[in-house]
Amino acid sequence: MSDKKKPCICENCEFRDVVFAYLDEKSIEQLCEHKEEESFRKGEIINHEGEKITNFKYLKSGLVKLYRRTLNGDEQVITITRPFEFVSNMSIFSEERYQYSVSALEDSVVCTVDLTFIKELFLNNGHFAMGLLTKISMINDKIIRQTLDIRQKNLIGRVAFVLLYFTDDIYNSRVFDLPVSRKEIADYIGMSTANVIRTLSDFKKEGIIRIFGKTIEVVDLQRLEIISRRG
Amino acid sequence: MSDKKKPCICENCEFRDVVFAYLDEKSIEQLCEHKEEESFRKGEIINHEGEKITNFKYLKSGLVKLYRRTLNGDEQVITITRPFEFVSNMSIFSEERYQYSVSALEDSVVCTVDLTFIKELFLNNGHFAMGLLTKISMINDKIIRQTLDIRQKNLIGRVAFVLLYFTDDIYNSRVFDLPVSRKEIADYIGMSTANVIRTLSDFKKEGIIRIFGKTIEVVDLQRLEIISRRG
DNA sequence: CGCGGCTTTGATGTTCATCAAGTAAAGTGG
DNA sequence: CCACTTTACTTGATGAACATCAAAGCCGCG
Repeated sequence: MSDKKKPCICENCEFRDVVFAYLDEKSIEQLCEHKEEESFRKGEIINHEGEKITNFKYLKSGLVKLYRRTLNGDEQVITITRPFEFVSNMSIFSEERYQYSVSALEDSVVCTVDLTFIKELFLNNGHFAMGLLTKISMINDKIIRQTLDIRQKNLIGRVAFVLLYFTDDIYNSRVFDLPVSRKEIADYIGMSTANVIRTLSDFKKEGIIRIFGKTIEVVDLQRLEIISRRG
Repeated sequence: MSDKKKPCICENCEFRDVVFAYLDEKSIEQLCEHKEEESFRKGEIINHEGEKITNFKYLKSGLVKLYRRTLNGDEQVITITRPFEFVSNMSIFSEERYQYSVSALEDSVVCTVDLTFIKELFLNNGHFAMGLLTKISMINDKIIRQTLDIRQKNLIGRVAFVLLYFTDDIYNSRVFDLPVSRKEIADYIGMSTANVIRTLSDFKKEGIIRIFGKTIEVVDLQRLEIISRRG
């Protein structure tokens, strides 16, 4: 029974500032003991719609999509998001089961903490509770705002919106590899796959973007912004 | 300075079970001192998009709509909701200003509590915090689910959905007075006013509903459900 | 190298918004 | 309370936006 104690790496986790800022050393150590890191390869499912929620999960690295399946069997993509933006499913406190599925668009690392431990923390540490509520509210707000924004746009405005989302929010670069298929974009903005492709082709013809397979280069950012706003 | 103390009516408020279940007598009394009831007539604005959030508000009675104004100047209705479903704006902890406007669709009574007082309660009472988070999560979940549900439907499915929403969720009756204009329905489901009216007329012609001005009677509930699901 | 999935493009039809013109209903001021 | 104004509602006709279908090209993978 010598030195089984793992070093507390949570102490220096970049995620600490996001929701665990107000934990003292002892809590952080306990957190470390209750957590586990899981790796997911591109395409793997992290949470499954309908499954029981037993853990509090957050994304340490990678990229994921939140989605659900409709009665007709097709996918509705709710949002695509990076680390720190995404803290587990949003309904961990209000629902017993996952409302939506989450899958990895890129290789991802997820930190998993026992949910009852998080709930205890929440009950006993007001500042932690406040931080968590704020974070969850922000995530929900962002999803709702995004959905409303998309809804008011027409086809080309929506495609422009998605391209800008990847450029500005996800990759912060005008050149990037699309982490999703054309169909997934269609499922995200609520349009048909064929028309998403057609619009991308149109943008290419007009010199707004360049396409090399999955790689996209935004040439005329301003024009894209105008199209997105007008749409 | 004799007996200025108001009797604590919050003690028996029906709303107590919703978010204030875990407060002891003393806190309830304090709550009572920090709260104020406001009445709003049909059509009046309760919260204004962009205004600073200084109070925690919840609906005691009436009916309200949550909406925002797009850049083009038209309205997007986010949700329509009854008491107990609606606890202030959802972003009281994550935002400094209201993201959306709220207005009364029927005469409504709103209970207003100083926000800093609520924050103190939140920090010092874990169970209250948990209850509040759960409630806020539920509201957000409902909005997101509703938006996704509407998005996947076509025009007639959406109109059927709205009618069912009023029948089942809002009025719990197959006969009800529409609390919104045709245009507001259109802004809610993201369609043109003319087509909403047309669809209602079609439903009438097919004997699914009866219309007397603002009064609607759902005759064939089953059929409406089928249309809503298919849509 | 051949198979299956993703992508692309064109042709076609449906769905839906827009426009216009008219009717009903609801305020408003004398 | 009535004439007047305004706002909401209704219906038809038209065209634009978008989905669907089909066929062909591309690419990765066994």
